[in-house]
Amino acid sequence: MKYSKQRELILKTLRQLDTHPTAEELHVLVKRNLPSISLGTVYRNLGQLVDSKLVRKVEVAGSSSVRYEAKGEEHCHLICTECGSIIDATPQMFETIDVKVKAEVGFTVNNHGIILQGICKECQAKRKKPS
Amino acid sequence: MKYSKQRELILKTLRQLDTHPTAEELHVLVKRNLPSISLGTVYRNLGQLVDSKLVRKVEVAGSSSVRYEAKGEEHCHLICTECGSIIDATPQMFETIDVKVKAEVGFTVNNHGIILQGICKECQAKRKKPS
DNA sequence: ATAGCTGCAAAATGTTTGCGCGAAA
DNA sequence: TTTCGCGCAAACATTTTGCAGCTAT
Repeated sequence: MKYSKQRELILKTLRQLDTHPTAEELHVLVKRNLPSISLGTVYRNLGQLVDSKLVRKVEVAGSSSVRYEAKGEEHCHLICTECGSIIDATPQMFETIDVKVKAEVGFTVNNHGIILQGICKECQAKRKKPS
Repeated sequence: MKYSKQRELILKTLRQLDTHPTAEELHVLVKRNLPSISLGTVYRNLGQLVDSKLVRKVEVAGSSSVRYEAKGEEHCHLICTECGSIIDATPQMFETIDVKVKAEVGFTVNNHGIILQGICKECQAKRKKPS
């Protein structure tokens, strides 16, 4: 990946935020420092930054657009049904879920994003003894 | 809400499914019994059915379109990162989360959809002693 | 009779993409 | 100097909406 002023600024701006902006909100913020930057460039760079794990998508149910964050480790979010505020969850909150999920349906949880992702029983069997 | 053949059929079709179809997928299924029904009508009726709690939205991260379900109680979903299959979670898996979330950030969880929804500390304070 | 629902098509929204130019390697 | 990223605008996908006519009450 080739360096670009735009990508550096997008990442720097997102890293300074404690909020979870949409691409459009971030575009407005970034334009303060680089007025010529286009929304398409913000989308393209966010995509690359997500691919390289420097940025995470925060997919909020009920919000039509995707939100992004660059701070800290992967974590779940608590969304207030009154004011819409987004609070970061801690890993401790989920400690026992993985164990229960595994015990009940044999599903191994890898990831506590907005949804629980992992590998289902069938796919695990396929992995251990491949065709 | 006034009766309509279209809405009845949409709900009946969705209730027969163990999958979590998008509006477009459901439109295809419903058209088998009522070829003239339009996609707009499917969207409009799904909206009403969600409002009246007969149908729930299943917002799957990574899928661009919203999915719907009509069976059982509200529940979370486990999404396999290998094959994309959607498995229904049980309430027991989440028993301790509510307690931990409450203890750590004073947030009361109401709902274990795809994301955790509830009321944040500030809104609870506002509720108890209104302006 | 009339409120509310329909099908249709256009609009709205959020995101992606093709293009020709300019910047990084 | 070649490759890749840019800005721009058009395309795209999903969902919503305005309208004129039909249906349930």
